[in-house]
Amino acid sequence: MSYIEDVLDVTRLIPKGRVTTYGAIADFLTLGSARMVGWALRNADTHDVPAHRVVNRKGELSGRNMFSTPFIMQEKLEAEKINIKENKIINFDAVFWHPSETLKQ
DNA sequence: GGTCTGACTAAAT
DNA sequence: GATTTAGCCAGAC
Repeated sequence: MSYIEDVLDVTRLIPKGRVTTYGAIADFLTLGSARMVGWALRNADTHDVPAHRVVNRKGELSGRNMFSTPFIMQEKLEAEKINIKENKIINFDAVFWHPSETLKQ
């Protein structure tokens, strides 16, 4: 079980209509760095993971460029009632989700 | 095996 | 308050 799978596993647990950040996942898994999360999520497409629900700490869709098209990420989020403006999540604080909120570690 | 890079972040300028 | 620096650590070369 690599840390990559840990990251992907937590990402799968993100509730529909909610998002989380690289830092939150890194903090929950004590990876040591949010960069590890971003790096791990590169492999999301080969692991059937909703990577579009993971954004940076400002609520920006920083990873949109890694999808087939930069618009996929935004459209997927909007389909979950998450409003996007200029690649940033509106009302980010309201939809933010931290792993401990559900996992209660 | 040293260096560079990266879907990041917090702290220091 | 915008920009830069430093820490993070696993791959690619």
